[in-house]
Amino acid sequence: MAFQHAQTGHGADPPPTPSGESGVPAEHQPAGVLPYAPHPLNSPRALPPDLVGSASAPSPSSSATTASSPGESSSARSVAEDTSEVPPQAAAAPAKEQKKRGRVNPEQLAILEAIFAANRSPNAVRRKEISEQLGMTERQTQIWFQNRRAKEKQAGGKKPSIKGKSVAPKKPPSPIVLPARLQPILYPSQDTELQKRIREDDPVIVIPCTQLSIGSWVRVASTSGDATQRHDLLAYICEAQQRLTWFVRYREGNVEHAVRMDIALDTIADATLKPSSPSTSPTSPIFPGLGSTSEPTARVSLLLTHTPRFLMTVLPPDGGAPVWSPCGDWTEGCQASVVLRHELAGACAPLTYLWTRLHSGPARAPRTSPLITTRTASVPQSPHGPLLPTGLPSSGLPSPPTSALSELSLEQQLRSPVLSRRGSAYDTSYDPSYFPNYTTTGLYPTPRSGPPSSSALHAAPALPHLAIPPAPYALASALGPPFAPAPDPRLFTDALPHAWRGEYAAAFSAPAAFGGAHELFLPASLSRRSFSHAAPPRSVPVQYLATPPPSHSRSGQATPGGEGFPWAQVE
Amino acid sequence: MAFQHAQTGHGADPPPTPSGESGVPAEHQPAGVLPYAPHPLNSPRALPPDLVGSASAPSPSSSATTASSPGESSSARSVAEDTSEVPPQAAAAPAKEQKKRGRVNPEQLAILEAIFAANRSPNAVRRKEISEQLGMTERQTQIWFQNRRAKEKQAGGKKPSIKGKSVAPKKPPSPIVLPARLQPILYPSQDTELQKRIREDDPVIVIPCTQLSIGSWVRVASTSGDATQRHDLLAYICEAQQRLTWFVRYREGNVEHAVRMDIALDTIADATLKPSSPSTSPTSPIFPGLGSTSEPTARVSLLLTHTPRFLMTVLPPDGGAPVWSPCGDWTEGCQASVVLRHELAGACAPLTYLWTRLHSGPARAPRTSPLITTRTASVPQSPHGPLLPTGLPSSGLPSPPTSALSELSLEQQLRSPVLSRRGSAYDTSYDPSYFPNYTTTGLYPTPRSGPPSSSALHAAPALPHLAIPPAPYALASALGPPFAPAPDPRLFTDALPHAWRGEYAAAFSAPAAFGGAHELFLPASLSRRSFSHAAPPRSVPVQYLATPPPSHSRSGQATPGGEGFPWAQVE
DNA sequence: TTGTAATCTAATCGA
DNA sequence: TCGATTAGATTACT
Repeated sequence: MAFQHAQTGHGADPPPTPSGESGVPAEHQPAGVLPYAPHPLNSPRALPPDLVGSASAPSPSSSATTASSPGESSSARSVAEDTSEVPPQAAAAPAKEQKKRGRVNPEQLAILEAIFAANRSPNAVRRKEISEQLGMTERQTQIWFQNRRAKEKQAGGKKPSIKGKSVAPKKPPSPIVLPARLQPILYPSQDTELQKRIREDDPVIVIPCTQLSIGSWVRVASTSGDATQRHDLLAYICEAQQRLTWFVRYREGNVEHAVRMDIALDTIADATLKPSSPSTSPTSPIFPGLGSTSEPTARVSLLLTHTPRFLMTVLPPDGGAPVWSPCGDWTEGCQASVVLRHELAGACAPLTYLWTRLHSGPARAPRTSPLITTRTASVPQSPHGPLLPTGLPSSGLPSPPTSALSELSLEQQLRSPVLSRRGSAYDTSYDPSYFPNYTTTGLYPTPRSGPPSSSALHAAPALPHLAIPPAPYALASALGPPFAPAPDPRLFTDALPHAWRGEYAAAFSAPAAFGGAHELFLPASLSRRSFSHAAPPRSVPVQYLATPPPSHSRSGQATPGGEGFPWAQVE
Repeated sequence: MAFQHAQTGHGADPPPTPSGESGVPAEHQPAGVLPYAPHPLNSPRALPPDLVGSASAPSPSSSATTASSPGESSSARSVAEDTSEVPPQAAAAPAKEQKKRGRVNPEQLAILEAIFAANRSPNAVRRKEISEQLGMTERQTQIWFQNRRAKEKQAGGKKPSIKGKSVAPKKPPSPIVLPARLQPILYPSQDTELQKRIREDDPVIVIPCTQLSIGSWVRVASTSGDATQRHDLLAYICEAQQRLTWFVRYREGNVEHAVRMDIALDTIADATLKPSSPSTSPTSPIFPGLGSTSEPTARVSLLLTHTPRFLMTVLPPDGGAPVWSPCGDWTEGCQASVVLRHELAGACAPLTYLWTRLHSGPARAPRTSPLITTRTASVPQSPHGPLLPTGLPSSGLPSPPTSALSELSLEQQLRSPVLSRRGSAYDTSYDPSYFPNYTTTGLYPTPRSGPPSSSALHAAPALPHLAIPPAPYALASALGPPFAPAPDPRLFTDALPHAWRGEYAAAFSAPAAFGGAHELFLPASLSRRSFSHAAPPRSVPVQYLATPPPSHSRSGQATPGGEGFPWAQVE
């Protein structure tokens, strides 16, 4: 494994003193990074300066035995989030224990969960990125994922049946335990505004986009800078529920409305990624405050096997916060119930993320977490859990194998019987067998009809808006987390130089955009090193692609087959 | 922290089925050995036959998820002492998982630790012996030592500190967690009788001996066969506390007494090994049931820099088990407080072990485990831990460097000022600076005076007793485990044929007995092979010595410089 | 009492 | 065999 050592056992312990005879070369220790650099996520309140001063008084330590304690900078500060307790002598005698077991704060937790949902075992390099992003030590990050995996597994064992036992009065329908927060990992990390808007209980990964098309229905994201206008078109993945969601927000007069449609991931038969020059896309994104360099854009085209599920927000009678409620197809002319081809346009990086995610499948086996969708208000649930019309065996319907994803051409898909079978016009009925955990709408007196139809819904706003950082960083960031092994990893890993094993981000045969060749996508981190000893691929024609090092000229943009994709070809 | 928690999951787990896809070649699995051969250490109770039958009835497993629930054999039985719960499906479907990660039980752990303390990297042959002795697979043993080395290395970085922190109110005084067990590795493996007698919390290596002399005080081991009489003179090494102990047991009327003296290893300035013909030794050992072939005997002569520490067992007021308590010099006329020359006689093999150990030093750096000595009853300790008279800087006293051991001649030692400096007559005061972790006696109202003086203590019993197997095996066994690198290993390894590297047992310049030449001692196992390609030593004059192959004629006994040592010269 | 950060250990995989 | 890493088990802390 080429990059193991990157972090390693005691990367863990706080910045190990250089004196430590650990095997880790000193230069691997990012000296100034961790110690006390107030990290945005980590230091809601670093250290009240006054405290620092006062606590430092006491002698470094009493008996000689303890003095040299390596515990030093130990894990201590981890999160240092609760104000109440501050490492007494934090700055004082740097010495000593302060084993102080930190807790990841909700912020960090949310992000970790989101990353976990996409990839249960990030490798060392990725972990390092995460650590830096979250201001945790690499060791902590490693531990967290370890424990998280353990937790999942343990929970997995008792997943089936509610562990028997009582009528399951406990455990409210949905995983409330998770903070109902947005999990943005591609860009601004804490957008509470967004959180409130999408109202998801599970972590989601937002795919910024500029335009969504279903048939002739087109929705363009607003780019007007002010907050009230933002987030009027979103795409996001909810790994916990294995779905992809289009989220649309609009106003009618003074009333805000939000609708969404959920696409079960396993109903996506095909996904293709096409580069599109910014000029062809409706408009080029505008970054307020950032150079207005046109962002490389792309489109993802999806072919579904089934109608999505439609939801809208409704205000509960008790005057609480709005909740999601199933509803009818809210696209113009209910096209989404007929046309199963969806097209999403946006910045290349996030869309690449999406595309890759759809091809690589969940990081592991399907999530074991309950696939409950959005909670539908506080309506009491049947004691036996979601009531399902058992008369509809889902087995009667073709569930496209994942492998078919990359094997069926668009034409084949179009010729497939799926369309005619399910695509009857205006079939707005929602088939629960495809969302087995959805609560049946029959339980609720919620509106099944479409939301207040409004011209606002179908009218394209002025300018698309894209809320992601500039290209190189975004790319690296987008590529980092989720990239999973290719459909048949060995096909590629065997062809990889040894030093690259385990490091490569994603490899697959790219059907269209890249000329059908096999491609290998590498995270930016890799592009900064070790390319020198790249060996020629053996059994498979592989093109080595990598993003150019950040903050450098875009000279590397020359790419084979891509039009404007910021990939740099190497070797 | 050598001996963390003893207890552990399941010694009970079914031995790994040979089907496991471990990398271990099939032939390495001692077929009949493990599967269900009830090993003394491993199978306190194998499997109640009835359970085997009943539990196997249900289908091997229902849903893969729940069936193998790890909760099962979970931590539970710790030492496997609670009979109540038995691994349910142990014998059921032999197929399948059985991934069941076993834990070495405390028994095994202790022995492994003891062996490790003496030799960090036993070779394949030795490992095999260990494996068989402990009922582990060779692979397991190998892994264990690997991991143990890794652990040591990692811990090595933070060796200096006691890890104990300041006030340390928690953590009861001594490592109670450890089963107070004897760890005999040279002979009968579970002598609970002995355990109870020596009452050590840490593993010790017993050096059977026949006679101990300090000045004119002489103690001869009893050889009377019955159990009540045995173990009246013992020598043992406690690696965890880096001490060598003389243990003496005697009766006065109907009351049993036990006393001991602890010699800190780093206060041993010199150690010489002299062969002694059985005739010169008091009496030849008698092995009931074994041929009465006279055992080759030897003597080890030690020169100390400091007075030992004296202890006796006392019965705690609460009527509990006897505990060790510091006391005054219990040798006749308190000679041990004056004479710093100790002579131990006994079988050649164990004494060779001792001698080698003293010369080679601990396997590595001084043990990291807490150097707490025997627990002193349940007397509450100061909340601040052992109270140390801090006024006595140990640095003020000469701590003989280990290297001096092989460099100072006996004459030099005798001429050294050490004797006069510390050896004042009747200086029974115990200097805590040499046993830094001893609890100060001042804390306890325990007797500082000698134990009830008795003529029994000074009267030599009839016959010496030696509890080790006959010669060839004993030798191989004694040489195998502990032999550590020579004071300067490279001096010898460089001179060794490659095939021997890492295999040789001990090498050093033997001052007296062998004519001052450099010697290389090889375990018997090596003598059976590979001598053919022995290359002439290069930089150092080396004599290759090895024990003769077991169960052969003693023809090889001709040794250079030795008188009757069963070494065979090779090459 | 639960949940979770951290530790420890047995085992695996590569080089 | 070392080094890294992981799953499992367990501890301990909050």
